[in-house]
Amino acid sequence: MLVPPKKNQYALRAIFELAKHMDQGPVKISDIATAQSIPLRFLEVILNQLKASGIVDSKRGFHGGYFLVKPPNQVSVGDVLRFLSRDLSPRDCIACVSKISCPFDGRCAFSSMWIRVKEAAFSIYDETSFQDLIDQEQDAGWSSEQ
Amino acid sequence: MLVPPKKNQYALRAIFELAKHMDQGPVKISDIATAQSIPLRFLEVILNQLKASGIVDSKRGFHGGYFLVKPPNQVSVGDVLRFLSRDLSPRDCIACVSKISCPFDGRCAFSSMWIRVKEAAFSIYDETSFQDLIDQEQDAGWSSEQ
DNA sequence: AATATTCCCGACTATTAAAGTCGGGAATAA
DNA sequence: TTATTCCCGACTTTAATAGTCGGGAATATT
Repeated sequence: MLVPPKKNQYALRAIFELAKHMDQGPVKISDIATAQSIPLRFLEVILNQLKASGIVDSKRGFHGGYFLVKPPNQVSVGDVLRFLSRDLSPRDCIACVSKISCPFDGRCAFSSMWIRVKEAAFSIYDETSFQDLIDQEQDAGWSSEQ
Repeated sequence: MLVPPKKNQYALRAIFELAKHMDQGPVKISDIATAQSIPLRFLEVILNQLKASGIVDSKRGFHGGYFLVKPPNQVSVGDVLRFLSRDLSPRDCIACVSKISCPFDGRCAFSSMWIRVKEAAFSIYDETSFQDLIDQEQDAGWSSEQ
């Protein structure tokens, strides 16, 4: 219930991978897919969608690939997740049951609680930049000394 | 992505309804279903399942129905949600991608963030008792003066 | 120009979880 | 004995997620 859909996780991991290769030229989808164990064709779809967020951009052709638009310390997990929850999922709603058919028209005892949870979560997401994630990985010694 | 499944919402609303009728004898499923706009047959399943949590109990027959075992100030939203996320959903995992096939075996840069989010959410859930919800509803003047 | 490479686009399928239903049986009280 | 109410297990439906595919368009190399 608190676990983001795989698509979101893939998106985050892909961007994480791009962050690790900042300023090293575009990274190929296939490389990202391999490094992060993401189904290739699915990742194509995801990354392509992410371009609309302005977080990543791409270049086609020979030395083509994806790259981060801004440096990793200026991109947060919140930026990504917020973008991905736009349009998407009619079930998603700010507070109560469902935007479309809340039987209580928002006057429901739970709504303030749902809102507070959402805010708490996004406050963490917003405070977590991809640079932070890179640093953490290195501090933990997982960076698989390339 | 942060919105609990309908089943969980139904469960919470049903218990909320029971809380409002504490010490007034068992409440019939059909009454709860009406009051809270929950599909009757579905609610049967949900409440019956909740008995295993020890939060509610039931009585059959003429003046049968469901009732809360403990007073509303001793039951929290966290109690309910924690119970409902047991067994359930193989996708659910504490931290990373999926308990079954995390490609990073838990050594993933995101895991600590997921954990913190989960903790933040449950800290709110745990602090919210059904008595609190009743009070809030009354303070807000939604209690539809019976 | 020709070619290899890489992203791009749209539609399509598959899988799974969630949501909801149903018939009939068992307890309980009037 | 009857009305009522929960109980049980299996079933169906719906919708979201996940993933695939063929072929086209840009780009750089030779």
